[in-house]
Amino acid sequence: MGDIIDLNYGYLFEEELLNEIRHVGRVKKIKEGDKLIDLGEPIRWVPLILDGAIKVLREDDDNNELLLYFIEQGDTCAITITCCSGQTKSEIRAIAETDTELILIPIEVIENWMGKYKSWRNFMLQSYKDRMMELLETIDTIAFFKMDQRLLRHLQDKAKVNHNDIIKTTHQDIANDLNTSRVVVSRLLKVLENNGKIELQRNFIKVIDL
DNA sequence: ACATTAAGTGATT
DNA sequence: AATCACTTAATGT
Repeated sequence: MGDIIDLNYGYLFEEELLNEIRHVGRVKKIKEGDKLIDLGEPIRWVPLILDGAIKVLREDDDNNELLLYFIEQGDTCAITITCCSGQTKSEIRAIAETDTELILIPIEVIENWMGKYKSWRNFMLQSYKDRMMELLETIDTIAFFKMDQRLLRHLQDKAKVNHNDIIKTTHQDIANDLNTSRVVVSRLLKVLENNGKIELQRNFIKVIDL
């Protein structure tokens, strides 16, 4: 276990902190599609992603989902950090986008580490900033972009987190992520295919040139 | 062979 | 851009 942590975080954290992580952290492997946490569930830990990617969603009263952003390897979910003090509940749903390996750090030690290790503090602040930027980008695309541009960005994100030109998904899934209808997604994808950007198949999309 | 699920399409709002 | 209604195609049992 030490090796995987070293590989992803060794250059970031001092040896003492790495040891603490090894000591209190729990390594967990989750499969694609597995739920990490759901709306309203109490937050007990902060995840450090070792490998894979997590998608973070929001949901409205009518069960309409909206994708906020992806968390990739070497990253953490900074929104959880704000919830550390006090018994707060999750405002989001997190689902494994791909098979993912991560370390769970109990929230009890997080605050302690913030004061104790400068590297940890910087990591948390940086991650918070990254997450905030991604959120702003998402807001921008929703507010100012049309559906075709939102779809394009979504496909680019998907291809990126999967490190693969084959995006395993259905039109319906995409529609859910973007909170639109399947018909709209199908039609826009068709346009992209006609423009030679992608290739459509049942249950997956092959990226040609985005 | 039949049922189920994914995707394509015209028409309407 | 969303919804409806219907078709076609792929896949599972």
